[in-house]
Amino acid sequence: MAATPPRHLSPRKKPRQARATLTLEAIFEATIQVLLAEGLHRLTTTRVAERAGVSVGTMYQYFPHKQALLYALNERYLDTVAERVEKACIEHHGASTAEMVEALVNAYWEAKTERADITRALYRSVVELDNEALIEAFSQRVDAATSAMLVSASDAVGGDRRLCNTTLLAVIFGTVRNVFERNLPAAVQADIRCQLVRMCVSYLAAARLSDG
Amino acid sequence: MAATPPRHLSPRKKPRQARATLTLEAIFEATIQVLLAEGLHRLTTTRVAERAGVSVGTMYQYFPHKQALLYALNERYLDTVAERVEKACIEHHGASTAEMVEALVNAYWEAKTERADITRALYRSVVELDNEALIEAFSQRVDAATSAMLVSASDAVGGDRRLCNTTLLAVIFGTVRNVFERNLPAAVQADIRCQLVRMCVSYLAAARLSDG
DNA sequence: GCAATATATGAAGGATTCTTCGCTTTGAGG
DNA sequence: CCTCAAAGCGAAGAATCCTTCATATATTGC
Repeated sequence: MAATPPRHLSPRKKPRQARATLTLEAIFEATIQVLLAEGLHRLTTTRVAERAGVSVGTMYQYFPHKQALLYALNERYLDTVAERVEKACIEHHGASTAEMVEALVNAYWEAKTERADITRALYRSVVELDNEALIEAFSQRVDAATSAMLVSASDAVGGDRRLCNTTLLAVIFGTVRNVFERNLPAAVQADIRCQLVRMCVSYLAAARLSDG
Repeated sequence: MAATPPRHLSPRKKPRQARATLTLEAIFEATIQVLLAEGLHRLTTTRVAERAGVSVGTMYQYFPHKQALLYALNERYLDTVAERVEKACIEHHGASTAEMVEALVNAYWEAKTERADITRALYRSVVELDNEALIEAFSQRVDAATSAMLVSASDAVGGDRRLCNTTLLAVIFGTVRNVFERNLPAAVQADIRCQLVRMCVSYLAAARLSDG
């Protein structure tokens, strides 16, 4: 994802044996659980290790420090989200703009809400983490995928396509996060999601008319 | 704002003399500065006190603990933002939907970007702060203001007004935050802001046609 | 079975941080 | 000027936390 994870944040070594892979997995999972159950300020190397059923020393064999662990966790997460969005985009090449927007919103929304707990945990972990590069890489990856999809639309949009696309993503990403953090009732969430699709669709339609 | 700041987060006492007011102000300002210069994980009672030019003991005379300080800071901040949005809403009663949306986006955007540093600092401080109630109160306050404005529109929108309004706010709040955190170049920010207005306007127009 | 590696352990050092409390200084009212 | 309450001070106790390293165990390749 981020081609060059900043030196100081990159993992110490990769697992070479099977058990090491398991250990790593356990550590990641434990990190999420601690984050959820205790919050960021109680996310302690000791606590994570304990929950993962390993010793602290083991953790430090893979990560030079706590930050690196969180960084890796976010990297993994963003990677799966990006993959799902890319998949949805590819599957809708050549469709109508409306179908594309709906597919995009749904893919992103579902990737985020499917395991809402994790999403929330990671939104929290991100503070104080030098992950701007990570976010940027993610954004560009998704941007590329949606751009490619949109130009292939049967009713392709006119105007400034690049700006259109950037705006679309900023709005979708932002709205999802907002809805998330406010922890609105599921019904309201569903409603907003539906409205968000309509909003994006009408936006693109308007863009087509005025600039196209 | 939040009618009942949770007991454990409410300030210890209010200033009664002039110098105490100054001290409090200095503490708040110092908190922001430390947050900006050092980040959340280095936001220390000692550091804040030092920067404010007071002693740690003094801080604890007003706040029972660090969290309460951050809580109060956010409360103040959200209050000023809400005020500005309310003002803009009132000033545009009776206008056209398009004018309203533009005024709303501008008011919120400017309230956030005018001192972008503070906004960013507070976005960070919020983690690990039990401020859901605060956010909720803010949202409802703004919701009320914008609802009142929109129903007074010369070209009032039909359909589910409540949902429309909630969506609008989720989108605007979310987008602003997203743009913020990605720290995009000013030019791009301006472009997106403009597009956001267009998007909201076309959404409302579409809502008027289909459900009205 | 035997090196050579890869993994895992966890006590302990070193560094911070939060918060308190006994005491001092300042301001307000009479 | 005097007294009381408000405001301010900051060293020190108690609690964590991060990270290392010397040691121990497991795996692999041969």
